[in-house]
Formats: sequence, structure tokens, C-alpha cells
Amino acid sequence: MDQIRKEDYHSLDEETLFIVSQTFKALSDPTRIRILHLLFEKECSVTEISDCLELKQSNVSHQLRFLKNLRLVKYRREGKTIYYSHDDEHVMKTLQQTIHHALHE
Amino acid sequence: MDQIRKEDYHSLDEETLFIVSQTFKALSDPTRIRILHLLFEKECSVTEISDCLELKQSNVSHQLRFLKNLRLVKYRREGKTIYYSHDDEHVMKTLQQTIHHALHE
DNA sequence: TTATAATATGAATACATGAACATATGAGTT
DNA sequence: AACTCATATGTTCATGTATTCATATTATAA
Repeated sequence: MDQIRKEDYHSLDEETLFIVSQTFKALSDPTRIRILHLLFEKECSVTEISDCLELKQSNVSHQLRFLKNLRLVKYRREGKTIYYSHDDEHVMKTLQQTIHHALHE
Repeated sequence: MDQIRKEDYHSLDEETLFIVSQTFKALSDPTRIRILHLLFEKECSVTEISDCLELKQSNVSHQLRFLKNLRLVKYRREGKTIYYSHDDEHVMKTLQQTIHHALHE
């Protein structure tokens, strides 16, 4: 009875909930937003990112790993340099839309 | 020179960064996602929310305050009961899209 | 006015998170 | 091989956050 009431609405399964929350968590930190926003414009090496955004290299690497685990970024190696680029159109679109929305209030 | 490089790309001002990160932070917690997802379907009292999602009333109140501060939800009073509903079309659309995306991978 | 129902608030706690530092790895160079 | 550059990783620390319990507020009913 209570059970029926509870299930009256289309509740979210735990896995979906986890994926969704993780995705938004990636976008909830200013540093990661700045990195993704930069990668939206162009592919960048780790050093370029840390120089451009004035962040410690280790910090950038940690954040990139986080984003890579969620498959929001990908990378390719070129000699000693590793170039990162974004890898999730949907998330990038979401980020751009929300930035645009915030800018125009 | 470095300065010019840094500003080559359209960087985000601090306020925008803050608004965007806060918005996504609201969506980065499973409990808040469940609450917003429920409110997407219908206006609910605090008690309904806590019953429906099996959450402590105080927990629900705390999360609702968080969402209210960001103007993601609004409320109206009816006697002793307070009914909450969503109040940001853009954020709700973003949430729905991301849930849909996660469900269909 | 007292009692009760619905909600909000404050404090405590356990846990997660972001940043920094030091150090390790790995690829190219000499 | 030793050296250097680019990046990754491990650890520590301070801060932030989610949840819970206890209690306060607010509105209605008796």
C-alpha cells in the first residue's frame, strides 16, 4: 500500500542516480569547469592547461584523471607531451548551456 | 605576453564560475536529484517527500533550503502544510536530459 | 490556552573533497 | 648510461558536506 504509493512515480534506479550525480559532480567544481571550458576551445597539453589557468600541474593531473574516469576527456600522446580533449558531447553541451544561462542570468 | 596568451581564450569571470558550479553542485547529490525528480512530477509537501523517498524529515528540510537558496524550488503554505515545487525550468530541463542520457547510456 | 501536526533550525559527527608538496614514472636527448 | 622534460601518483591537511538527533517554530484544533 505504502509501497504502491512510493512506486506511483517513476523512481530512479541506483545506478542511474550514481551516474547522474557523478556527472554533475564533475561539473560542480570551478577548477574542473575552467579546464573543460578551455578544452571546449582547443585540445591542450597538461602544461598548457596549468599555465593558462594558473594551476599547479599536479592539481591539473588529478582533475584530468577524475574527468578521464568519467570519460569526459580523452588524451593522446605525442612524445613527452600528452594532449587532452573533451570526449562527451552531451556534457559539454550541458556545460555550455548552463554557462550561457548564467551569463544572461 | 603570458598575459596575452592567457586571455587568448574567453575565460570565465568568477561570478559566473560560482553560479555555474553551485548550480551543478545542487544536482550532484543523489538525495537532491531524487527530490527534484519527484518535484518534476508534482508539487509535494515536506512530509510527502520524506515518505515517498524514505528520507528523514529534517534531511528533506535541509536539502530543500539548499535548493530554495539557489531558487531551484519555491513553496506555498496551506495551513500547517508547505508545498514545494520546482522553480527553474532550465535546471529541470538539464536534469531531465542528463537522466535520459544516462538511462540510454 | 494547551495540545498536536508540519516544518525548520542548530549542533554534532562522520565522511568526502580539493589543493599542495614531494616523489615516481616514462619518453626523448645527449 | 645519465639527464631533462612532461606528466602521474601518493600522502597529508584543511575545508566542505550529508546526515542525524534534538529542539524550536508555526499554524490549527480542542
